[in-house]
Amino acid sequence: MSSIDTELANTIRWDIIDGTFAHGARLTEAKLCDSHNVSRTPVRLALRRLEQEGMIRKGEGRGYVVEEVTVEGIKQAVQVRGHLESLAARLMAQSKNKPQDLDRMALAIERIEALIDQGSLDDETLTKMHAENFTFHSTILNGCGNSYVKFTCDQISHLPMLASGSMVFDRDSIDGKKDIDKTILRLKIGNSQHRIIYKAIEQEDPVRAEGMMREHSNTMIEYIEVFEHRNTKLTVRDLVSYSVQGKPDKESQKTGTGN
Amino acid sequence: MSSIDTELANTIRWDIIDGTFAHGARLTEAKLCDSHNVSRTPVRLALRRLEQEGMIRKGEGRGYVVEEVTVEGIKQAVQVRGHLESLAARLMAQSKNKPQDLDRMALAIERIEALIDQGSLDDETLTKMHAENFTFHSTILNGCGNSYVKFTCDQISHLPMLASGSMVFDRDSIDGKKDIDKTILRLKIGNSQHRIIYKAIEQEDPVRAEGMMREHSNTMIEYIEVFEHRNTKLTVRDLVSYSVQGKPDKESQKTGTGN
DNA sequence: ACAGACCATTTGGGATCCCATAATTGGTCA
DNA sequence: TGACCAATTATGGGATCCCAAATGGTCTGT
Repeated sequence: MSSIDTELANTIRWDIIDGTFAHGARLTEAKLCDSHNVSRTPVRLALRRLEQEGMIRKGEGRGYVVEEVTVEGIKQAVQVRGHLESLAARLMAQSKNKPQDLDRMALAIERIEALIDQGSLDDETLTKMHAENFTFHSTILNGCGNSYVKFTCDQISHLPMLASGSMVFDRDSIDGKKDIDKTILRLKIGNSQHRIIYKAIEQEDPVRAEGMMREHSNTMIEYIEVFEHRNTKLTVRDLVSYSVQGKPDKESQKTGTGN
Repeated sequence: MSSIDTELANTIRWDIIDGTFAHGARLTEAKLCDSHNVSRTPVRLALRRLEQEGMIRKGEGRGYVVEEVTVEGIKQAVQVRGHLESLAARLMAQSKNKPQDLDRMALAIERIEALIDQGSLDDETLTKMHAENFTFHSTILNGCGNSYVKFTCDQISHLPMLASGSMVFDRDSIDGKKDIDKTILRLKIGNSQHRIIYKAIEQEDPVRAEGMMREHSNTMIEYIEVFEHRNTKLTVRDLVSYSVQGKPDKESQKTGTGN
């Protein structure tokens, strides 16, 4: 249990993301105090945090207004994150002394492969897969030698699907066992990209590492676009339901990769 | 005049940057209340802001400790920013409907050229040049179509030389009229890079736009390294004194480019 | 003399109060 | 009837108070 203001910020953030607070709605300190039964101090801290995250901004005159969170915005943020990850991959490929990091990445790749080969995509498997994906991506961010890359990524990781290692799945297909082959193929392709990134970094090929990571990031954007194509009224809320790692109440990225 | 907590955050931030608060120093709310004669509410808001900026972090038990701001860290942040700007350049090259933005960029380039051709690098000229440089770079960030690029850049712009359009000069050379030719040459090269970026964007050549912007960003890093080579004990404070736009107490980037 | 427990002081989180000011409403005058 | 001005209210910023938790030092018992 964190402090009240942190919890409050999380609550409000998700109220904004899932549409409880509509775009343009005005937030006043007093209302939030009343509805959450807390005093104004934590409310003010929470609002300040959300303002810095860009979820809300000072309105004209008084009060805050909630910013719009759109599918397009998520895609843009994923693009930014992917671009930063590609920088990390390039830098890591140029760096020396990374055997430990490489080992951890290789292990994550093998474990993901094993999980895919199980053939069943239940929640437990997805959770494990996400953990390994998280390990792979965080290792690169942490091991690239430029700590600002990770810092900057974390700065935007409050948005859905922006946390390190986030994955998007077609839950309809998984739950209904429909098109499961297509989903598994997608996962296999994703992990093969992991292999290429690993190899490029290991062989100190920065251009290939950067390019492959960029491609890998594009995968998520394209997958989101598949959803958009299938459902032209796709909401951010829908998108969240398709992602592994629901409400990230636990700040899992704090632990990092342990190095 | 902003609110007290904003001013306080600015003050503490610069105390950290210029070394008044040493790396690892503990900040307690009570001390800051006492030394700045304010109550704990604004202090807490200021500390929260600085924490999110990464300038300080929660210590082991109680209190905050100041993070180290090093020349190496600045270089890393400049690299991140440059990488994001190269994404912006690529995206803008791919986009349509940007004649206004292109006009503004062309105008900035010509004005910078005119300022360089004056041959004298007094403070007023540098300030004007910085303004044009700011226009050029912000126009790309704002006009690339991905608003998260600009947002993410702004997230790290509290560090010295990270604000949009920041420039680094060899003040020793300027004040003492020594090596002024070398400085002018450097400026001319920088502006020629501007021209190439402009041309690539105008001709919708994303690869060239991205590559040239990356090169343009590297220029600042290399320039910093020139200073490091000349003075092996170069401090962040020294670096700040070499940059145009001292303490950015005025949040000049708020105005943007007007679109 | 050393170890463990206990107490005091420090410190941070939260609640409440006060005040300045922006927004709104109502009234009056042209 | 419409516009302008004043009074009231809503709201946010800052100050102060209270409480819980943690830290450090001391005291006592073995």
